[in-house]
Amino acid sequence: MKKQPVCNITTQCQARILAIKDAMEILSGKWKFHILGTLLLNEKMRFMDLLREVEGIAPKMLSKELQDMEMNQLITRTVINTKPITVEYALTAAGRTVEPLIDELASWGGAYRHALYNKKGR
Amino acid sequence: MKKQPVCNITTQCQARILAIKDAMEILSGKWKFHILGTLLLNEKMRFMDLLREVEGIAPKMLSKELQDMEMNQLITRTVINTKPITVEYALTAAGRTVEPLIDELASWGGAYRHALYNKKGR
DNA sequence: AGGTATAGTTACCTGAAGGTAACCAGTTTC
DNA sequence: GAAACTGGTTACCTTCAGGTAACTATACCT
Repeated sequence: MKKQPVCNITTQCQARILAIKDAMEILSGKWKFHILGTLLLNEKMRFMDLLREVEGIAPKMLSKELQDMEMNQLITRTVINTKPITVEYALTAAGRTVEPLIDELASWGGAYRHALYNKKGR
Repeated sequence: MKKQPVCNITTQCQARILAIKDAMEILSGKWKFHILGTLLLNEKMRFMDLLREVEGIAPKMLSKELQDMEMNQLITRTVINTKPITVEYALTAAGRTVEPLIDELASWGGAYRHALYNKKGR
C-alpha cells in the first residue's frame, strides 16, 4: 500500500500556509523592506529622496517597486503641482502594518548574527 | 551644488539594514518558511516525510534547502542506522527562533487578505 | 521478479529578477 | 547656455532560482 501523500492538512495549516504565501508574494524582492522601512521613518518622501536614501537602488527598480506597492495599497502616490513637478510617496494604513514584521525581521537578523558571532566568531 | 547622496545613515539604521539583509539572505527562497514551519510542528522528520508534507516541493529543492539550512545551523541532519537507512531532520535552538517571525508573517498575510476582502471584496 | 520503501543526485531548461546605461521633457540655478 | 534639479522610461544583458524528469543504490515484502 502506498503511503498517503499528506498527513498534515488541517484547515488551520492550509490557511496559515496561504497567509505566508500571500505575504511573501506581496513583500517579495530585494528592495521592498528597505523602501518601506525608509518610509516608516520619514512619512512623506519624493522619488529622488528615496533614490538617495535606499542605497544602491536604480531608478528603474525603485519605480517598479513603488508601482507594485501602490497596486497592493501599501503606499500612496501623490503628484504635487510645484515648479518642477514633484511626487510624494507615503505609507497607507495597511502599509504601516508592516512595521512589526520589519521589526521582527531586523531583530531576528540581529540576534542570528550575534549568536553566530558568539559560537563561531574566532 | 549637488544634493547629498544620503541623509539617513545613522549607525542604528545601518545596523538595522544589515540585519534585514542577513535575515532575507538566510531565509530566502520559496520553501524555507514552509519547511521550517513544518519542522516546528513535528520536531523530527525524515526526508520523505518532509517531501510529503511540504506540498509541491521537488526532492532536488528539498535537498538543497535542507543543506542550506544545515549550513546556517537552523537544522540538524542525523543519519539513523535502520534497515533501509533513514535520516532525521530537526530544528536547532537557532532554528526554533524563527517561530515568532513565521507567526508574524502569517498573521500579517492573514490580516492583509482580510483587510482587502473588506475593502475590495466584491 | 516486480513493486515499494529509503535518500537523494544529475542533467537540462526556462522565466523572472535585477543590474547598466542612455535618454526624455521641463525648469531653475550658476 | 551649461549644468543640475524634477520623475521617470526604454532597451539590453546576465544571472540564478526553480521546475521537470530520469536515474542511482540498497532492501524489504509478496
